[in-house]
Parts: sequence; structure tokens; C-alpha cells
Amino acid sequence: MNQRLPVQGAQGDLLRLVATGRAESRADLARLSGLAASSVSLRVEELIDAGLLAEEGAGTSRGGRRPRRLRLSSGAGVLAVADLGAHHVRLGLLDLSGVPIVIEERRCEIAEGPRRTLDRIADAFDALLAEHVPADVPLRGVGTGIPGPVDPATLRVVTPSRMPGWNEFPVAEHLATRYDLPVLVENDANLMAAGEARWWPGSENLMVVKAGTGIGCGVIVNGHLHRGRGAAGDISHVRVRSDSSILCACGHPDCLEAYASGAALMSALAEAGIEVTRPADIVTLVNDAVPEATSLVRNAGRRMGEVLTVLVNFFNPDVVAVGGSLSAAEPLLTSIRAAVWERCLPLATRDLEIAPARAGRDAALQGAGTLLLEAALT
Amino acid sequence: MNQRLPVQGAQGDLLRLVATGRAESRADLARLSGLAASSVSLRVEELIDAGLLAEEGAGTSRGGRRPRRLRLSSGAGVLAVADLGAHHVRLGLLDLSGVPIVIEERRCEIAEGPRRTLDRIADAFDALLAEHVPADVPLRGVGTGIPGPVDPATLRVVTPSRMPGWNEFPVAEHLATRYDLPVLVENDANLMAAGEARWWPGSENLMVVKAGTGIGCGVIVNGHLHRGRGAAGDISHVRVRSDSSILCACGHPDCLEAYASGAALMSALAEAGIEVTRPADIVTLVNDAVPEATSLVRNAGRRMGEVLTVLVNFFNPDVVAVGGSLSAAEPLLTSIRAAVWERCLPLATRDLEIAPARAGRDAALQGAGTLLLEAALT
DNA sequence: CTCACTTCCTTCGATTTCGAAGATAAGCGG
DNA sequence: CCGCTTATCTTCGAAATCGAAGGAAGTGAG
Repeated sequence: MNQRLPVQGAQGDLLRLVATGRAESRADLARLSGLAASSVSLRVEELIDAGLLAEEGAGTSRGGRRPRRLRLSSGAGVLAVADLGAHHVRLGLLDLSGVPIVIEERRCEIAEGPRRTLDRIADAFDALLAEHVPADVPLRGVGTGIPGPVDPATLRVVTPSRMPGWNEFPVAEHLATRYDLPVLVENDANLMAAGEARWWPGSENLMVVKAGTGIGCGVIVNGHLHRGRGAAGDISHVRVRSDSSILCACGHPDCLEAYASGAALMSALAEAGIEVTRPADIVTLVNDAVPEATSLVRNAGRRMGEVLTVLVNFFNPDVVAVGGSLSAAEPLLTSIRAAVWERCLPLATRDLEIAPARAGRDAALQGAGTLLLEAALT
Repeated sequence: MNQRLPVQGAQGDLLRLVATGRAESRADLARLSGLAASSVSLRVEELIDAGLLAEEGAGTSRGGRRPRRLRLSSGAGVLAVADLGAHHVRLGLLDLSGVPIVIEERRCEIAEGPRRTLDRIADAFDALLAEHVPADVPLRGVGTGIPGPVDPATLRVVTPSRMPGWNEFPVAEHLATRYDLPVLVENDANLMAAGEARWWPGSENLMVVKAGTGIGCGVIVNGHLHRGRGAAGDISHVRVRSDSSILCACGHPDCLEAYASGAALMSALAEAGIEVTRPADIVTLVNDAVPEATSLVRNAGRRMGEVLTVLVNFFNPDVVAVGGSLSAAEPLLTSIRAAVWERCLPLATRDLEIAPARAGRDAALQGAGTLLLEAALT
């Protein structure tokens, strides 16, 4: 039903390796795919004839003949991706290697419900396609990130906390009525993790924490997004050790989110008489050395670190990447690190890197691109 | 260097599918391996000629012709596996499908150091081989479980807590001097998890908790043992919420192990004037309805449940299997369940099964068999 | 019992993949 | 400039794999 890329057999694997940037030459492909060099040459030939791959000059020598560089042909197709937030949507077009063609941000109230929101996104896609993509370059896939849990089996939104009207809405089906293409619907933190993974080559196991208004987390195991039964990666409703007791929106007391999320920090600041409207404002306050803000952020980092301690011991990742708008506040990362180093097993922290996210603002869109390419090739 | 099984190419995959019990017929193999039915027939023919596979009667029809059942030939080889504890070792021989040929338990003090201990094990292997295996049936691999952390890169023991003389000892190298074969050295909880995984067909993501003298945990992700950087699965040194403060052997206060391990329960019972020597004795007390014991076990279960809550939200497994000698105490599982159901996200517990381990006492040996077969086929 | 249907397994020619050998194209040291 | 080394890529016969077709052996409905 879905119009997939016209590739068969081993071609898909080769195309994927080039698209994800892991391979740049026929020799790379032979090494990474496990195929014989001769077979690789044959398939690459076919892919070039089909207009999907292109040769582009020579790469740098590694001591012998220089490789002939391969890249995805710009006519191979584009992907339309979006990342939905509470009050805005970030969306754009990528080529098949995940490189942005155009990305923009629009206001968009998720509370307007799924139909209007999704139609707005689709309209925006159509406008961008008309403006930025030649008519003969095909759209190969459509994907969106959702700020709530998505059931991977049905691609529906399930029990979202701040998305009235979205519960059990069949997002993928709705988009599929407009696009006869592979459709991706995924939690936003998961997309961010998938996007971040490309920036940590060599690291197979990652935790990616999104510290923004809420606290999200995505998990990469063996280079692939781990979904579990659909809810994997949640860390925001872990109970933290505390003297006081705050009731979280989820109905349980003392969730991490109630202490360390951007939303929690903003209300704590309000109580101290400092009004802010976005988590990014907290970063500004910290940079301006407002003591209340710094202390709050440090506290949040320590609490997040205590939770991460458990998960680092258990999951033992290579990297914990911290992103989201709050992550720009230096003391956050410092406090997370301190808590994890102090409490974790030496074996677990031996080669662990706790670092700022590398993918930047478009991490989720890039992740959507990666996963969509996978879907279009399978 | 290591004498591997005389298989090449696709033969290994097919043999593995039969050995692990996932395939019983050529048709199964075709479905699971992705090979064409004709290719499967050819390879199976070769494996039968090589004496590795055997045909054995007919299976049950699924609505058409009955399949011709395949099993590993009994002459294909045996595996020698051991599971080392603090004061004893459980060891035996398995056929290549992991079915026990002979298993026995011997006293053995791990504190005697690695050389004497490992030589004892090897002597026991040799004796069992001489007695139970015809001389023309080859030994295909040797493996042992270690009650401490094992670095998967070097197969050495690293910073074990109750194994004097073992730190940094190259266990695999030492065994390899006696056996020119694939050698497996792995943490005991990991082996147990690998063994348990076979008993949960259809479940790809498992947590296996071993509640004995200590608290161990192994993780199966996508059907494979997750090692992380070598320390994955540790849950015993997570900080628990507590009014009091107990210093754990690891140097940190309030580790789960200090509250909920068999060792911790035994010393708590001793304080109440009830002397026991093994965690299994606690189970007896609980079954005899000794109130102190029941209350302690219930408390331990609750604490373990609180820790598992975090991990279930994060990892979102299909199954949490609870084994180890303490797991025979009913209230343990009940309290774990109660804590997890109460606090976890509905999406995470929707289809979650928290159940007693199924593999029984030989779980670790079976796991060693599974992993060794893998090693012998790669 | 017969007939339609399903599943299992094999046969055989077409296709794909492999791998050894060689051609091509660099870097490097004298 | 010239050999020596390294790496990339192609050629071509051998081997593995595929897939369509068909035979074998069962189930179930009428």
C-alpha cells in the first residue's frame, strides 16, 4: 500500500548505510554491509542507474587509492517531518540523508485537537513542498513527533497528559488518508534520542534526557531506539527522596517531574516573586547569576542525577546526553554529573560520558528522518 | 585457535535455531531464517551428513503434511558448564540443545582463590566427561558463571566484593590453557537471565531478578543479553528511601542490598533472636508463618518493588521474572507486584507480567549453554 | 470416499553473491 | 623519477541462493 523506495534485497542496506552517513565509498559499504566488494560494486551501479545514489568526487586517501565518494542523489526524494509541542510545531523537509532542506517553526495550539492540528501540519508540508522541492522529486515519507506517549503497535496517542482530545486518536491513519506513504508517529523524546544517536558514532547505548517544560528521555540500545511495550524511557514519574511532599499531575506524590521539570522550576520561581514564562528564561536568569534560579537548577540537577544513578547502574550506557531548553544552564549538567559520579558503581561510570546533547534544536526532526528512512526501506 | 563447530555460512544459523528450540522442522527453519525453503533443505542435508543434525519422526500437523522433526544429533557434542557460588559450585554437562546430561553440586570455597577453584572445576568436568560421554563425542565449549562482575572485553573478574584473590584474574585465559575451545565467563545473574529467556518465548524484553544471599539482576533486550559496558543489570546498590541509615559494603548508605538481600534479612532475624544460616531457611520460616520472617520478607519485597518501579517505567519489559532462593517465599512476589502496580505508569504495566522464574535451579547452567552455543557457532 | 485445500519438502534452471586475481590510483621514501 | 606499499574498485568463473513448479502427505467438508 505504502509507496516505498524502489529498492530490493541488498540495495536497501547499502542505501541506508550511505544515507545514515556511516559509509561514503564502495569500500566502506563492503566493510560495513558484510557483502563482497564485487557485489557492492554491482548494487551501487544499479542504485546509481536508478537515480538514488550519485558519485561525487574523491574522498581522502587512507594511505592508498582515494575512494570515490558516494552520496544520496538530491533527486532521490524528500521526507516531511514535524515535531509537535504544546504551543508550537517545528516542521520541515529533509533529504533522504537527513539533511534539512527547510525548517520552520509555527505557532500551533495542540489543544485545538488532533484533526485541526494535523491538517495544519499537512498544509504546511504541502506549502513547503511546492516552494522548495521540484515537482519530479518525490515525497518518500511523513513523520511527526508527539509530546505524549504513542502506542507503537497502533500508532495512536495513549493517555496523554496535556493533549485534550488526542486520547486514542489514530494519528498515523489520519495522516495516511492524505499521504500514501510510510507514516511515522513517535514520542518526541524518542525522536530526539534517535536524532542524537547519529552524533555519537561508536556509542551503541545511549540515554538522551530532554530537560524542558517536562522531563523526557529516550533510550538507544545497540544503536536502535528501544520502545519496550511503548512507554520505555519514562523517567519523569519516578519517586524522588524528599522531606516535603508534592502531588504530581499523574496522581502520585513526589514525582521527579514535580521537582525538577522546567514547569516545576517556573512555579518555584514564581513563589519567590520571579515571574518567567518559558524554561529558556530560567537559563537567562542563571546566566545573570540570579541566586534563586541557580540554586533551583542545581537542585533539579541533583535530583535528576539521583534518578539517573539507578538507570546508569542498570542500563550501563556509553553516553548520557542531556538536551532540552534547560540543558543550556551550566549548573544542571554539573549537578547531574556530581550525583552520578558519586553514587554509581565504578564499573558503570568507568567510561561513561555525561555530556550536552550534540544534535541541537532539530534533533527530533533528524531522528524522524532516520526512522522514516528505515521505514521507507523495509 | 578455538576449535569451533565444523559449520560454515548459513549452516550455523540453522543449527542455532534447532538447538535453541525455536525451529523443529525444515519449514520452521525457512520461516525463521529468511532463507528459501530449497536452500534450507540443502543445508539441512549437509548438517545431517556431518552428523550434527538428525531426523526424528514426524511432528504434529498444522493443517497439512506433517513436518519431519529435526533435533541435534546426540553425537554432535557436549558443553561443560559451571555456576560458581560462594561456598559451592553447581556444574554439569549439557548437550548442544542445552538439555542436561548430568548435573551435580559440590562444595567449593571461592575464597581459595581462582587457580585452585578453577582447577577443581576442570577436574570435575574431566571426571564427568569420562563417565558420561562416549569418547567420540567431542566437547564443544566450556563456561562458568561468576558471583561478581566480569568485564566482557577481557573476560576478567573486576572489583568483586566477596572473592579475595580474584580481582583482575584472567579466568577465560586460565581455562583456555586447559581447553582449546570457546570459553565463556559471565556474571551469574546474567547467565540466569539468559537461561530464563528460553522459558519466555515471545517475550523479547526481560528483567530477571535473583533474590538470594545478594540481589542480582540480568537484562534481556530484544532477546539478547544486555551487558552495557560490563556492569549492566546491577540493582543492588540503588539507594532506597529510608528513615534509618545503613552503610552498605560498597561504602554508600542505604543500598537496596543492605535492606532486602537474603544476607540483610538473616542479620535482621538474628537481631530478633532467630538464627538462620541460609536464605532458604527464611523461606521455611515464612512457610511456618513466623511473623518476624514474613514481615521482613514483605518489607524486602516492597523495597525491591520500589526500585523495580523506576526500571519498569524506563525499560518497559514484557516480563519481570523473580528467581533465587528467596523467591520461593510467597510474600516476596506479592509485595513486589503491589509496589510496581501501584506506582508504575499504566502504559508500562498494561501487559507486564511479574512472575516467578520458570527455569528452576539450573537456569544459569542453561544460560551458559545458550551463550556457549552462540560462541561455538560464531 | 472424494475433493478441495493446506502444509511440507524437493527438483531444477535462473539469479545473486562470493572470492581470488588483477587493474587502477593514490602516498611515501629515496 | 622509480619502485614499494596501501587502498579502491572491477573482472570473471565458482558457489550459494532463490523461486516457481510440483510431488508428498496430511486435514476437513460434503
